[in-house]
Amino acid sequence: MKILCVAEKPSIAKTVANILGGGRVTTRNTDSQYIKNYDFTYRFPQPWGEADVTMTSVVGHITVADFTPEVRQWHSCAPAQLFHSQVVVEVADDKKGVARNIKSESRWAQGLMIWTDCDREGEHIGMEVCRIAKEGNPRIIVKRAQFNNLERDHIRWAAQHPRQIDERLSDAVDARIEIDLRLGAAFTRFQTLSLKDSARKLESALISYGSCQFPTLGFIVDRFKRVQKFRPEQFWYIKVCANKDGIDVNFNWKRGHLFDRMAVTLLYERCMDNSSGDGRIVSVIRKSTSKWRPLPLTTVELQRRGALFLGMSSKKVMDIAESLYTKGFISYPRTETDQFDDGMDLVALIRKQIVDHNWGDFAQNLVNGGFRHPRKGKHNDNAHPPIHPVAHVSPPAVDLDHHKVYTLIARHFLACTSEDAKGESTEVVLDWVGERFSTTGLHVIERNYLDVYPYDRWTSSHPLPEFVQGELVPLKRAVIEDGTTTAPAYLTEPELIQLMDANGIGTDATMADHIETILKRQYAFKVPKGANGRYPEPIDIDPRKGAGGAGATGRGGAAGGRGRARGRGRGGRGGRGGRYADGDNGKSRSGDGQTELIPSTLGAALVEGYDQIGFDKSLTKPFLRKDMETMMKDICEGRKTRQQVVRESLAMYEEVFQRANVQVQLLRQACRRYLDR
DNA sequence: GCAAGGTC
Repeated sequence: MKILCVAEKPSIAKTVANILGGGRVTTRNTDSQYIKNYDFTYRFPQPWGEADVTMTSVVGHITVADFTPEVRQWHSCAPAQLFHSQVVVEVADDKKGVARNIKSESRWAQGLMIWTDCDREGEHIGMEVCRIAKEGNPRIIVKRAQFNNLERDHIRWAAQHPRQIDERLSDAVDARIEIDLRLGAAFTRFQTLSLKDSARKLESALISYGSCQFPTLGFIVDRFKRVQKFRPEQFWYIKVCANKDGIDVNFNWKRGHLFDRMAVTLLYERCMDNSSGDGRIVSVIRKSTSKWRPLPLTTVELQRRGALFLGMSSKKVMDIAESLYTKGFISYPRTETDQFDDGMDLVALIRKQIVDHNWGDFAQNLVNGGFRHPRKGKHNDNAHPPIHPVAHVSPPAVDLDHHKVYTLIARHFLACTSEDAKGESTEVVLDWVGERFSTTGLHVIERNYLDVYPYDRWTSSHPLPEFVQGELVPLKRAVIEDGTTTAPAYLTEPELIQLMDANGIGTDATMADHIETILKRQYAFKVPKGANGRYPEPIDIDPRKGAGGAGATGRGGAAGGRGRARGRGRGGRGGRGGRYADGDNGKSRSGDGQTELIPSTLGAALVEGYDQIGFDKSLTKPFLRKDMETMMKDICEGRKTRQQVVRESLAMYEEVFQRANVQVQLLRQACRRYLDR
């Protein structure tokens, strides 16, 4: 009896083989430089029983879908034809060795056990393996292991409780692949060919379209337009300053600020006319408060925090994380899971950090009893645990950038497993002839996780005097102040990642790639942060004008805020992208290298052109991916067949395509407007 | 010369 087991990636094959083989595993090389075969014996449940096992893996997807050679030539057919022309699935050029290994290993096997990740893409890879194995051995019996992590007991359990492979999940992925291919190729050719002669700069440009890259661009253009459209508004408010025990304390108006000067003046004068010169303390509320330690680290958060704290591009953070993983320093960096499994020995992982010069003492304290089980988030991809360090490393074993990313991951992990920061907050409310004002104070009592996580800030305010409820305090000052709303900032990379995540654009593993794609295609540029209102127009894609450089400030003229806000003049109408869940206000700190994303003339023209063509669902909006998600669920849960879904959605997209084709002059005009000035 | 998704 021989059984072939196939994992999605080499690291899993190795780990599972070691667990099931119990130390008696022999290793064989294969044609593929990445893949090894592991041989051992293992007793499966009936009907297989005791078996000689070969555990191996693939390296992600094995096959690719593409058009037949006749239509691969761009001018061989009209782009619309690509909605109907034949699509063939073949083993990818660089996966021939992988396929050969599966085929030859299955030849003498009675059973095939699929050990790919337990998600849709994993099920699809499992089916790819299945088909190739059957080419080598049509009678092979296929089973599938169900596992969510690599804990020994869990893997042993999975080996004993195989299930059937779920073809519906695989079908859903096939549908996605086909739709993405047809849509992407058809629109890419359409855009590129029909815009070629609308501006000189586009003569040799590749203007790609994709259901992820365009909505990503859409976010950047949306924000840019909000900044462009922004007009500063003046507002007024009352500010009082009370004095107690020789300490001046500013109180903020409960009404915030008003955009009506007369109203503020009336309220103020009514107070002044009736004021005795004192304010009354209405309430003093002391509360214990805490700042929560972060959730276990997911890929999206790693990219977001890497961009925010380290000032690196998300792409770079991911590339470095990938390399740290390959070298064995961190766990698998592509995960959506923000909860650690209860069975995991986290203290053993913490112990490995004790040797570190910077956070070793902190780790030691955790081991000595400071350990707290991490908070549990709401996500679990049932394939990988949160990102965590698995071995200690420090320079010069890795370079500086690698160490920065490793440090973030290690500190984040230690922060997760320690105690929340504890403090006491005080809110004092003051009444001045009927108008209410308040002030708050914070006293940090225990820093706890903050000691190992310098990226978070939480500091005590100036201590407030001991106010007592009901007491009268003299007002040192009561004045009307004014301020101006300031423009929202352009989109930053961490914000963009958050938007993509929230709208289902791309996956954790591909978001950074989509951002890179639209930069590479010159649909958008990175500019140094803090240029509010200095870019009244998109940046020209023509590199001779210094596109993307700090000097490319467009054409003067302040569409954005005239002058800085005075007083507490913040917020206003624009809104700054929202606060982060853990209280971070999104301001750059260590990330001096922080950049903002603004569209190029081409990017702005494309979005404007499609918007003018006027679909209720513009191609630059996130609906595409949401629809895709719905369709895939329909297939997975048996409501629709793959054929049904592909037919329906391609019919819809083809209609969109025809409409764009008919109104292509709107796209052309937008390009001329933006590009040939 | 096209997509997005795995993984290295």
